[in-house]
Amino acid sequence: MEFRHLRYFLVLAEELHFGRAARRLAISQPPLSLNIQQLEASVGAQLFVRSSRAVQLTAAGQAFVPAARALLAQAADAASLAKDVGSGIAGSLAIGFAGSMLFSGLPAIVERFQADHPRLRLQLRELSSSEQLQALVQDRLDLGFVHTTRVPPELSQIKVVSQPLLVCLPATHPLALTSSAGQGLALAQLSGEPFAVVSRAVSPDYHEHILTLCADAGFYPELRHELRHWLSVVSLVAQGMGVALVPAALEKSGMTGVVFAPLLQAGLPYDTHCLWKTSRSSAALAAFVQAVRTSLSVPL
Amino acid sequence: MEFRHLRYFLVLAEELHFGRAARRLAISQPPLSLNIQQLEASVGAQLFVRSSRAVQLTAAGQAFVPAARALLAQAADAASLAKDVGSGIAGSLAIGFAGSMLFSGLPAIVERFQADHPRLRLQLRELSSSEQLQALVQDRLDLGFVHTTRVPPELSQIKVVSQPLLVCLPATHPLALTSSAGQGLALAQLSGEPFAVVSRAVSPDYHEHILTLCADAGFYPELRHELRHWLSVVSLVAQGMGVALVPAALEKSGMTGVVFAPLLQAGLPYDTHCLWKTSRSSAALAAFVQAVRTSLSVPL
DNA sequence: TTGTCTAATATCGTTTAGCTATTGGGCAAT
DNA sequence: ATTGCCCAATAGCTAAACGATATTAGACAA
Repeated sequence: MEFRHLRYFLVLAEELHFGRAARRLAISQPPLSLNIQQLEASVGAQLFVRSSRAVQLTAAGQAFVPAARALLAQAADAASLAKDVGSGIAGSLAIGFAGSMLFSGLPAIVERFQADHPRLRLQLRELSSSEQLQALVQDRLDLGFVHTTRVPPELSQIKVVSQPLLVCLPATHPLALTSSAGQGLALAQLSGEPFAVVSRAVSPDYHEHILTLCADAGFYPELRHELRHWLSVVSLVAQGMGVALVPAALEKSGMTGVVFAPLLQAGLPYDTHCLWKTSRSSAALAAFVQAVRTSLSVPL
Repeated sequence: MEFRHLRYFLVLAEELHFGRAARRLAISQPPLSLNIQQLEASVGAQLFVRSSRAVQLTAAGQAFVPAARALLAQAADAASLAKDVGSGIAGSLAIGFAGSMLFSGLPAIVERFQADHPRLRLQLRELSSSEQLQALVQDRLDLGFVHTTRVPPELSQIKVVSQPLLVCLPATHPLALTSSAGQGLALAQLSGEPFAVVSRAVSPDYHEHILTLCADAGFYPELRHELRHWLSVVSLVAQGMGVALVPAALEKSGMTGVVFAPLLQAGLPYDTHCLWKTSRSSAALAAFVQAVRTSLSVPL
């Protein structure tokens, strides 16, 4: 069975006349007869009853009409889908992100991108930075928003957000009540406080970052609580169980019972990078990277 | 796009190696390369990334894999469906029947036939005899069970049921109470009774039949009530509003309040014919006709 | 019976599908 | 760096297929 057979069959099924059908198909009558015979042979059933006076569909032919139509339509659809996926109009992108990106513009980027690319399915997956790196290398993720500076060489990157770390204190904390909090705190003032941090497994870079900052400030922090998520860290602080150094984005998380204060000596900023495998050259991915770039130059 | 392209594409998408794929396809490597190029050209997107070291699916190619699979499967399904319809295993039959056939074996025939031909959809339509004749000639019906002896010449027929007419009386009717009812009544005893009949439009043959019988018995019946359905006739009799001559099958209708009595001089039997257009040569129809014939020689 | 209409068959030319041989481009081992 | 090897692409050729023209065969109407 060939697509040509199906096209010829459908026209003949409409015209019920070999001569007219052949004319519509811009071929001569004999090859049409032959093609229909071939189709009947490959299907294994007679599709038309021919007399020298009239041509009629058999029951098998009638059953075959919608199937043939569906096949041709589906072939066209398959081709146009593949073409659209090739050109980045359709398809799907698996995008990983560290939880804090929810407060650093990811929703806006995604929403704007979806409006421009309605047929691209975006699958968002909240993952730790290390999980994302692994998934990116293994091609289980198209793109990720990650807190890491150590990046495998096969990945490309854009710095998306660079934010200072803020001190996060319970609203009831003595330091939160002094006027100095509004103007910034010296990190050394936190010496001896119990720290809540995101666990090392989830964000190793953050750990180093904290330890470096504290070492520079002349003390070694007591890392009492380890959480798996930034929001958990803030929640725990809100309940008075410790203090924390958190990315500034968390200020917009809307949690109550906490106070955020800048550091007097701002250390290294806490960066978020957008990463993807360089060798992965899909048009959809390129379009999304472009959207990320645009969102940097044209913020909301 | 040709089916060959799809077959080649799917094997290459599995092997990801032109040489191995070509071997599996029992062709040499160059034509496989060529076919893939042709497919890509007709789709309008690159489906594979070739390096001299590795072959990989592009995003478009990945999207095309399930579509290609579906196309090939659907083509096979379409062919096998058409073949099955051609051989009478699958398809559908529109079957008309006069209401009384519900009590003359139609359910048994249909049930047995369905058990043997589970993929044949039987559409049963209760229609008057004249409606069926029209529908059969116009090809809106494949086969009908009809009370008519006047049959257009292009229809074939089998006599399915030949049943006497019975007198149908209200259970409270004086004639029903006499012992003579059990042994049969003379038609002349009904002279003067109000008759309930099926309307002429629905069953003209029945009308003539009644009038002939009564004329032979020496009276002209008072056709007071005209109903559109045999069950309506019996219901009306059950409510004491008249008497009727009805096919014996109605005795099995299970209606209460009526008494059936044979006629002493049995007139012409009331026949039911199975009709179909002779020129309509579908395997499913032939199988059903065969089932009807079988049900005649092997009754339940 | 003849004339006309229609699908099937016969025969031929052109296109195309596939084969063999070869080229060209990477990666790996030396 | 160089050589060797692997793999896909290209070139050139043969054979099969597809389609065109001419013709035949069958059915209905005049």
